[in-house]
Amino acid sequence: MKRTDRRSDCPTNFALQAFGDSWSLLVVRDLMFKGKRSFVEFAASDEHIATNILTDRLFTLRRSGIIRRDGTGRATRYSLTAKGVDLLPLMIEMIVWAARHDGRSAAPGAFVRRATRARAELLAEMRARLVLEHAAR
Amino acid sequence: MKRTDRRSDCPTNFALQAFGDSWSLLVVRDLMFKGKRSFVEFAASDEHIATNILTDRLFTLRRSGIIRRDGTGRATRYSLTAKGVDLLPLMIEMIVWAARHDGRSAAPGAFVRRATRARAELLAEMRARLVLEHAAR
DNA sequence: CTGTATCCTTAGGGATACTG
DNA sequence: CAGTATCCCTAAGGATACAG
Repeated sequence: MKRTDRRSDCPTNFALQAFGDSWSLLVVRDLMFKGKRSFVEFAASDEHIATNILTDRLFTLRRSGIIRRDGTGRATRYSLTAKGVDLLPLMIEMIVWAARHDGRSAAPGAFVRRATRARAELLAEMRARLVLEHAAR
Repeated sequence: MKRTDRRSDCPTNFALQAFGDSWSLLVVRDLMFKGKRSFVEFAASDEHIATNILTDRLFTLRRSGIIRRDGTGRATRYSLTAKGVDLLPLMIEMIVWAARHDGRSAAPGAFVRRATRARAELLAEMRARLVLEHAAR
């Protein structure tokens, strides 16, 4: 069963069907934070995605409506659709989480600190509930 | 190159190394929102993860420090560590995104609506920048 | 119940060459 | 430059049986 064939009405599963692999969100990151727009720019990222895989992911991300393609030939450029831009909160939370738990990361920058405060109250409540739930057992 | 072998200092890549596959976050979802704690409960989810894959994911999630295992034999129970609970914001953003873009989803509930408002101001600013950036080209 | 182990098939992916 | 195509190997995963 392919990842994209797995059916359930769960929103988590829906999201994972769209980008639940180890390459798609790296392309989104390049578009969202690194200003990359072209095939070679994506291929040149530190993670060294193979060109056949890159072709495939650009296609599936387009099919999911997360990115679009403009131009043709060597003028081809990719960009985020509104649906892709809507991934911004998720990307920020990934970065916040990684910055907090990756020992190799530098100290969190102003960007991460601000993002962390912005939704602090809402999450503190739910987090406390989850933690207490564990402690109670 | 395995997902978990791919090296770069990017926090996005760090996060994808920990849970950038199509099954790990479903286990986190089951622990976080569905109150599931045992092997069979995870295996019984709608997405029907195979038991060998489940064994592997429980192991890698433990190795990543996202979940812990308590008890032994048929008393074995899994739960989220603090590091796992810290994935809550990310999970919420996944759900918010999916609820907005999955046509099959029901109308967003109070949970999603509240989560959506909580970090609205911060993100509106960055989102506007990304959208304008595209429009300008 | 909680896993392991095995068998087998398919998807993912690296390397490289090639085309428009 | 922007991809495709091919080769080939490995990892992912499904089915099932089995063990503690």
